[in-house]
Amino acid sequence: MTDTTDDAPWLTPEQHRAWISILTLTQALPAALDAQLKRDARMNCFEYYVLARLSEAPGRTMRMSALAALAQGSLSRLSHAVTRLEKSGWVSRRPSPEDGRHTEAQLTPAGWKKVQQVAPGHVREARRLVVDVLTPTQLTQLRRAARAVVDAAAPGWLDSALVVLSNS
Amino acid sequence: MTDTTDDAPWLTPEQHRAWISILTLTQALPAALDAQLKRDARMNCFEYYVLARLSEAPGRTMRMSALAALAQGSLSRLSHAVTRLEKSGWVSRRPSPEDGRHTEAQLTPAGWKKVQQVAPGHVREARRLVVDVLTPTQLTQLRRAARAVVDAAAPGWLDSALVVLSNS
DNA sequence: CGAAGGGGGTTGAATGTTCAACACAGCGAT
DNA sequence: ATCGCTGTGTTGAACATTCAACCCCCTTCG
Repeated sequence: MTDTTDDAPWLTPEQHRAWISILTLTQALPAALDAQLKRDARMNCFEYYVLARLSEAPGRTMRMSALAALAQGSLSRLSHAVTRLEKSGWVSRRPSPEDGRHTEAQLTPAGWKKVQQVAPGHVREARRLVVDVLTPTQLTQLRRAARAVVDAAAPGWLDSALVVLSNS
Repeated sequence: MTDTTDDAPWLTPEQHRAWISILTLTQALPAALDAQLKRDARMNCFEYYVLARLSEAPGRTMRMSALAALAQGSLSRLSHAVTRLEKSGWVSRRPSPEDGRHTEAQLTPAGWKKVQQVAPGHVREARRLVVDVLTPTQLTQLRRAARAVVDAAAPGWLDSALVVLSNS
């Protein structure tokens, strides 16, 4: 692959190194987060973020579609995930009273307790893997670079994930 | 999650923004790469990297375990993937003549042709999503930050992926 | 030699995600 | 009223990955 394609110019060595490093990041980081959550809480990262987002919502309740946007997954993926979370007793689901087309997912008391239990370990992992291994300057640089890439790959996606920060 | 855990201190707003941006990156970038490859070549990113790594190997042949390390996947994952690639006629598999315990995977002529076809599009996507949206300085910063995170999350992993660069 | 052990690789079951089809509530037009 | 139409959400099948069990070949040691 290195020098076999001359029409579409290949990457310089530095670009290639960067590319590989970034790709490896996108594999290693989610894997590590999933591993920690699976080990300590028997759930995967997506399920945790569903609970976390719900825990921040008013009444700990959200419509499925809004939750899907915030947790960055398809509606189908969310529906399957909520089915599992419902079976664990952490979330309950019911048609919206105002608009029967919508479904509202609500965090149960057990789910709220679970989030509180699990969050510290997750934050600790976030620190251990990212925040603590970078200088504040590096962290900001990384944020800016990540934003640029995300905007190219999935425009608007990051904004829907960052909405929640406006009320913190 | 924002202010519910006081024992394990939560992240500052800037740290939180960075964290979300990075997480979004780890989701959006692989998704975009997979989408491009699926659309243009009917294969996923992992399968493409298997072919690409094979194409760089002497004799376009590698032992399964070495290939797994280079492509950053488990042996089982690789075995399943190679089964699919074999069905497509792009890879062939046979026990190693020297040591019957090993299996050697070899790129077929059709596989070689396929890689040459697909590589330009993949590189183009790498440029479009990453290389072209960052300044050279940002790219280097991103590489360094990614390396630090990967070293924390999966020590040694990045090195095995970068081996190939020594002969370019 | 022959048996035990270890490492490489494969396999099938379980789990999770995607994709396409479907069900259903509300809305708007006739 | 009723007939579509649209958008929300669910479901089951197909697919990919993980996990654990297993097979086989080589090595080593009795």
